[in-house]
Amino acid sequence: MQQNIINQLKLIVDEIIKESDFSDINYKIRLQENKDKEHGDYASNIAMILAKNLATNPKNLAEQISKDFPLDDDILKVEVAGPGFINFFVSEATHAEVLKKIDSEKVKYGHSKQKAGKVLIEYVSSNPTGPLHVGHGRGAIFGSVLASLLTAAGHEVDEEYYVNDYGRQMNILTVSVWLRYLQTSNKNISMSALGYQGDYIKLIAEELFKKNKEKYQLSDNDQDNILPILKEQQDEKDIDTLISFMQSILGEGFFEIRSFALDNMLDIIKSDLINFGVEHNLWFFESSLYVEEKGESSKANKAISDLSSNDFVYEKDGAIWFKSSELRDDKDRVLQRSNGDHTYFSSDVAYHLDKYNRSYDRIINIWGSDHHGYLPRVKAAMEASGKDLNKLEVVFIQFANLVRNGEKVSMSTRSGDFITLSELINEVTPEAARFFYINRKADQHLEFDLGLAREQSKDNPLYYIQYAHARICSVFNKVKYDLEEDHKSVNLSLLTSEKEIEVQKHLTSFPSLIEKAAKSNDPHLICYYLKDLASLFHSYYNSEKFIIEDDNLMNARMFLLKGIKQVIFNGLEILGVSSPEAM
RNA sequence: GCCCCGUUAGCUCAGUCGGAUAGAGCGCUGGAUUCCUAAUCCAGAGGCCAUAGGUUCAAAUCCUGUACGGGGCACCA
Repeated sequence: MQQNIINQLKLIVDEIIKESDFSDINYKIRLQENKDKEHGDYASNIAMILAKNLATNPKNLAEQISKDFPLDDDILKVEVAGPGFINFFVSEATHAEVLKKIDSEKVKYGHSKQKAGKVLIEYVSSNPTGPLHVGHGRGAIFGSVLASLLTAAGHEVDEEYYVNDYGRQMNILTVSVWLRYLQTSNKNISMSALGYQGDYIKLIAEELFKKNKEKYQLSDNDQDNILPILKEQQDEKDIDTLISFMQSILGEGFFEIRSFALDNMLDIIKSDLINFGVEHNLWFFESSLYVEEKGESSKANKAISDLSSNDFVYEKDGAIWFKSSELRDDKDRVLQRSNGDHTYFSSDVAYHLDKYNRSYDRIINIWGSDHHGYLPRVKAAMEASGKDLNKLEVVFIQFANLVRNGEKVSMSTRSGDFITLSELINEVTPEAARFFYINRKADQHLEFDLGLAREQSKDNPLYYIQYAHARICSVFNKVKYDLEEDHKSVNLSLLTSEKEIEVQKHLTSFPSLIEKAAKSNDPHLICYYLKDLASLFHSYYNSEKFIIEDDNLMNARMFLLKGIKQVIFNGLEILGVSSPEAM
């Protein structure tokens, strides 16, 4: 219906422009839904936009357009109002079209039929040196909901986790596991104050011992050497001494333990994510950027030579620098340190080039908002390599504060006083956590009220929505309504009450809501849409009886409820939340 | 110092490709259940959309300045 009006308007406006002294006027017609029904169902502001171009005033132009607008059984009245709005009044029957559409498209209603290109979403990508904590939760949910949202919008989506398995922190993880391993049989060994302290390290060490028994134990002589090193663990560089020592006595064993620790850490992270309903289909390892195959140089080195062939690289103080300051960054950045090590940034340049080379139409990074200062240098590197910056989108996720009993839960990673994601899920249920994390705009601070998320009451918006679905199912149960049956004979022209029309209009807007949310990476809009839909339903439910004598009217209302139920289901599906049949 | 994000009802927040009278939930006041799930609904009170300018027929929405709050400015990852 809306599209019909837009098409018709376009015909008329084109004609007016053709007859005028002006040409080459670019315009786009948008139809807005009116809040106030005094103004009709839809309105167009096209006359106000074009008045100036056509050297006339908006009211006259609006009159001219509306005078030519053909009326029929669906479009009952067109009138000019206010400063030059053109208001359209459509027949009640047209609103019911959407119910048939929903009924035929089912779970696909709201999904785009057009292909919208390939997208890569990289998210979470937390260092594999500890379990996920609540700080990662918001990004995890955001990424996974955005993935299903974009899928609904017609994109082909890959979800990727970038594993930092190359740098120094992996060595610290390795040495931490080893010390815990030694402790199982050697009381003299103490944990380094600079290592990872969490209990998960002990669990990995126990596994290591089960699998390999005494393989990595110390000789008496080694023990005499390690004790003084362990005593002296205060400065950052002290743990490097320990790492070197471990490498010198274990040789290949060091790498065996490292890879064992990494595999175990990833298992922990993956299982936390899966419990949360988050699943990546791609895992990209930073270390793969440093593999040299068949005499070819590594991707990391290729990245540097890419930049330097475009004259964006120079050497200073023994290090290799990227001239990012020439491309809107604050200063130049080091790619390779004077000791020969690549920086994290260097990996990231190579990683992003790799993403580009995999030919996606959109490359989306989900980053914590504390990384926003990092974006200019990455963009600079891509620009210097001749990549299209429009393809790269970064969504910054603000921190979430946990609130329990009205008080902020204090957290600091340093003291180890953080709440892990699995603890959160134990406290509130994965679904509640998903909903509360996604219920706010990403770049806004969020207060996550643990008590509320756990509460099964009207205060909890998730239950409010799910309850609407369950209520509909309950009505269907009572009347033994057959959802599978073909309801072709239903007479939808009976749905004429104010509330019935309002809810049908809301159902009609679902596809454009999906499209809009997908375009701007704003999955939270779905939450608000569903709350509104649930609210319209509950209000309707309280104002009408559904199980009534009049079979025709009852069937029409059942068909409407069926549509509402389907859209709630489709919306919650994107959020990764269930639609219970009974509560 | 420089850069990013924010500031909307008592609280938590939507709304920002400019549109007619700025919304929701909570909280507050009052009401609805012999009847399909009251985990619900209905009504009321509550706003200089931080602030000062600018652009426009039209600004919470776009531009500039200011104040306040959060974050970021490594040969760390």
